[in-house]
Amino acid sequence: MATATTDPAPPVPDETTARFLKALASGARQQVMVLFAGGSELSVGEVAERLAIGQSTASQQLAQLKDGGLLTSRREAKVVYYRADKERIGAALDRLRAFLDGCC
Amino acid sequence: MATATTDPAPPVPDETTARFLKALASGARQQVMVLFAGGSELSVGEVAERLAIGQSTASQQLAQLKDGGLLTSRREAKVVYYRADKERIGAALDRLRAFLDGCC
DNA sequence: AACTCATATCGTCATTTCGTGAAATCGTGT
DNA sequence: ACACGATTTCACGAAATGACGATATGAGTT
Repeated sequence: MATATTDPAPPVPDETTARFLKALASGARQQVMVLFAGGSELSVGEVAERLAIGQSTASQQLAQLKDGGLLTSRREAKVVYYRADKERIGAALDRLRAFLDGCC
Repeated sequence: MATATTDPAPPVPDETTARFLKALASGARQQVMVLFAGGSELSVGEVAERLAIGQSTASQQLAQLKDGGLLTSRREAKVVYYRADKERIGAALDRLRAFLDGCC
């Protein structure tokens, strides 16, 4: 075996954490996230309307946030509802803190 | 006054947190950060050499990480030493968590 | 003051990201 | 099967980012 107990800290953030950071490192996507405060559930169209952006733009931002582990999606009939993924967000923050603990 | 006690959570991450995220949302800069594990102190030239990148590139990455609150710099004679800024990193993580708490 | 070393800044180019409209896809109802 | 409404995917130009070499600045030495 390579390592016995707990790895001190990965040499670089894993893919999942890296995508989490990239997803959040955008003012536009940060604004998207605030729409989901309080556990609200919004469709792609609603997000597009509230932020006054194109629907395809909203779809792509939401997809990236979902890929980054910040949102989950649920399909009801034709409309797709997005919602903040509390669990994965917490996990990502923990991994981020673990990585940074290894750096200072 | 506008708000009395504690703001529940800013509508969008403040400038400082946004810069923190942008600084960290880059594989190259993540690799830079791991060099500072264990509190090591490195000069610009050492960083450039260890990562096999140009000197000006290293200088710019370090500047951006410093701007994002991840590093501090200290000048000794001609050489500038960078080091992880444990305190500001912790503060940034706390602000990030506070912002995300407002989103889920 | 002239010289040298380490770092920072500038100008440039290649790559990536962002936002948009057009077209394709998916799920539903007729 | 067809049509529809909502979303996703695609292709494109515009803007931001990343890396480099060349040049400028800062600090110390002779």
